[in-house]
Amino acid sequence: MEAHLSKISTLPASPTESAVSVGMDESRADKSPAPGKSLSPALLCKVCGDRSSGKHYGIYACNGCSGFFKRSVRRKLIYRCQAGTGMCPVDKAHRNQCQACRLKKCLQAGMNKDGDENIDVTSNEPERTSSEYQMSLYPSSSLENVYETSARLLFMAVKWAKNLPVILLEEAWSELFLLCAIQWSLPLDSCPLLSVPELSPTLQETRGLKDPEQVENLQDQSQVMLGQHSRTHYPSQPVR
Amino acid sequence: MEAHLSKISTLPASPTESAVSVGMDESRADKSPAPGKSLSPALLCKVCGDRSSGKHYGIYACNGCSGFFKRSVRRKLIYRCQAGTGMCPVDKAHRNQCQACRLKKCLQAGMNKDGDENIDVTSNEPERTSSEYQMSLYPSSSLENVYETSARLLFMAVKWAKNLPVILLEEAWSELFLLCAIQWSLPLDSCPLLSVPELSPTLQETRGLKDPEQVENLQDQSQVMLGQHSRTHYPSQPVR
DNA sequence: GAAGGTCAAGGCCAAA
DNA sequence: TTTGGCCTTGACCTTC
Repeated sequence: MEAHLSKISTLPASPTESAVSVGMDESRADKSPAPGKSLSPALLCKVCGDRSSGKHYGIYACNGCSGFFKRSVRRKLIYRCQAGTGMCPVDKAHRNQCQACRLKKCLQAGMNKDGDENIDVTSNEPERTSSEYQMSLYPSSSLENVYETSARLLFMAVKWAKNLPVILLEEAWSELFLLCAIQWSLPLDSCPLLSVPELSPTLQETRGLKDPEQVENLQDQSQVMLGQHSRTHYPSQPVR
Repeated sequence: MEAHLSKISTLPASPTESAVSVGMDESRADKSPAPGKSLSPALLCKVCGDRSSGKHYGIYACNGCSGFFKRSVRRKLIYRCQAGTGMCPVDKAHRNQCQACRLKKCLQAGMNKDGDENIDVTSNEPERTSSEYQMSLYPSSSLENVYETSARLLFMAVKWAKNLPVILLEEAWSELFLLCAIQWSLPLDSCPLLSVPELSPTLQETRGLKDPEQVENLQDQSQVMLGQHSRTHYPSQPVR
């Protein structure tokens, strides 16, 4: 649960200073996996045979397969076996050659999102199993989660924006941030939404804003919402 | 190994992932809108408000804050608040966003290595501490806090934006920020959520929106939550 | 009962 | 972009 914009926000400067370890006494016996022993089967990745760093998602797996499974599940990826056979070799040397077969083998080896140990997946079609590792992205729906969802939505919006072939609205930055400020102050008062339309004339003048009509529509919507909100919460007050 | 810490960024990771994942066990059916009633203060973590598993290092604390304090003390870590304000919110949802502020709050809440109960650490800002640190991002406590929070958010946004290699998109920035407005206004009122689905067609048409399906899921979820919220808070009203 | 210890889950990011 | 190594976190376990 770390809600983060972090990735987006990587600050160029000074990554060096957030934390300093004082006193170099680290007596930490490095966690190198007891090299003394030859690796028992338990220490081998059940998927590709590479060295396992321990249990992951229910089975002994290497960092690679663990990470691969994690990403696949989280992003609900569905791969396709280019060879068409679904029988590509999945070992340390070849595990990256076919994602479909790698994921298939992960599932067949018993990997599952919940980390349960004895999941029987033997009868499943590889693709059908997707439901199995489907993570519960949006679990319960208590009001509490509204915050989470909000954060998630914001993050997605930002991420989405970042990936767009974009052009800077040079002249709109100030308005933009004013808008931000207004938005963030919303919890205080419902009023601020009103100001979106007020800001808009300036914004719309800016070159590059291709579809003012669209913006207007959005503004209309916000007006409607605002109206609803006002009527609901401030029934006694005149038009705000 | 501590070098890793140096990379922690001010803006914590994605709200989508980090905050959502850690410690978000959804098994708590009890923690709804009225947290004050279900758990007595003694069972709440004095640092982040999460459920406390008992006393740790002198105060009631959750496993997370206990472990965090333990590690910090043992390894003598010194963190730095990337936001520079030293006032990051430390609650269950945000406690992993700023280690510096988390540790600071641990100390101010009275945590100490020896587990003494009444350590006076208030010499700096006795009164502010309690109120200041009870402030969470959204819960509208006092006006003052909302302003502070807004200012902080704006500050963080500016900092973030300054480092974006990116730019605003020509055609969709307005939607993006309206979406932001909607999202951030959630805590006050459920109404705005309604507009997300309405916005979506526009947003989804935009090139570069990689995973409309995911957005739809979020919207669906939002609708569900909205419904619940409405029924809970406005039982007498017709469909909103 | 509250320390300390364990170890997957999940996050970050350099390197491929 | 994807991979995978390494890190922190926190639920659980063991020890004192």
